Amino acid sequence: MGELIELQVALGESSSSFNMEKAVCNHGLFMMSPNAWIPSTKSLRRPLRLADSSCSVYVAISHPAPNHPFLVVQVHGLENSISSADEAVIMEQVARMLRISSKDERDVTEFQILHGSAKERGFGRIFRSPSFFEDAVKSILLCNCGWKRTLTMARALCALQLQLAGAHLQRKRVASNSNLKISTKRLKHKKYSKASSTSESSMSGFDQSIGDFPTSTELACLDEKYLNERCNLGYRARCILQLARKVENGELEINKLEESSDTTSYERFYQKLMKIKGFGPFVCSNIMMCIGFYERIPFDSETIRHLKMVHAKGKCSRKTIEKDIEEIYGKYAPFQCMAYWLDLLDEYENKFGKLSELESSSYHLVTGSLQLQRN
DNA sequence: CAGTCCGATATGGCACGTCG
DNA sequence: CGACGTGCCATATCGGACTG
Repeated sequence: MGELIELQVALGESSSSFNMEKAVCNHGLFMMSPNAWIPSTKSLRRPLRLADSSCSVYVAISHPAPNHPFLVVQVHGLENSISSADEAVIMEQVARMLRISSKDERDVTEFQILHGSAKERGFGRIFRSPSFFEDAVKSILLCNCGWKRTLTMARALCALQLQLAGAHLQRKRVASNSNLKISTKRLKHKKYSKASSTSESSMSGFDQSIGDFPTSTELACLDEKYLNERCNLGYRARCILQLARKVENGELEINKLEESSDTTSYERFYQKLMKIKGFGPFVCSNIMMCIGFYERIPFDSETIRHLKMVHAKGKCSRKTIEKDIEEIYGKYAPFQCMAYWLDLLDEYENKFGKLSELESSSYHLVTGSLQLQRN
């Protein structure tokens, strides 16, 4: 079994306002594989990529105490050292998920000035994925289906990744006979392969049978039919492959954008996304929100239902929704998404209690819809 | 802007069986 | 006998995106 390495992620200016639970459990994304929220320890567990992005390691992220200046990231399965490149990549992913950056800090502060109760509730860091690609794919998974199926598809993609990674490492090992350099990879491979069939995987409380979320590189070369059959994605398989190939070809200059704060470049990016087949206003707005552009609310049937039930917009429909949204959330510009998500979160938590305390087995029930699932 | 797409899921109806 | 419960099937509904 590999050693446990602890990294620290400095919160800097965010340390006084940061709340682990609030930073994670505020959006459906935290319920989707491979994310796993552990209520008892208020920690987030999942695999993250190493500098060699074909390899992942399991991490547990937690905040030791309120006002503590660092997050603690336990890295499992490496030998007792970690390269500085790996360290940097892991910290970058943690910071992306939890929105620890000066831009995010600025957004949170500005939004909370506009929205008093958001400040009281410590809301403002909408949880996201360690990578743009994962956010984008998960946005597609939300479409044309219920929440339960979304969760199933995300799980299936992670299971597929586990297999792909296993096969990839095997090829790598065969290719390089000098096995001196790849000790950490071999160790990780040991953990990945069939770890679930033996009982010791429960040792550290990790479910290591879950793979990482696939990267664009891992998906781009797959056959559409195969991907669909493996993960039951329906028409989404094609959209996801298109996206993966665009990312691989460098057609979406996402890295530049996330650093920029120029509104017109965000708009251009939105238009670019809209040109991809299967990417409509909902998906693209959702992706934009993840990137940090909060002006376009990803509205869907759930939004209409929400406005009807909570905002007494009895006549709200597809036709009126944009006007209604502007009426209700326009005053929070340019952070309309945040206000909307806080509203939805309130509604869900009134119904289900704190999401951070919910059993993962009932995640699939979390929806505002009137239809009750029967088990 | 209305109609279409698609698979999954919810719903309604029916036959059949069991129990009090 | 009626009141239920169960299993199955056909049908209806759903929901963003696409089409024209």
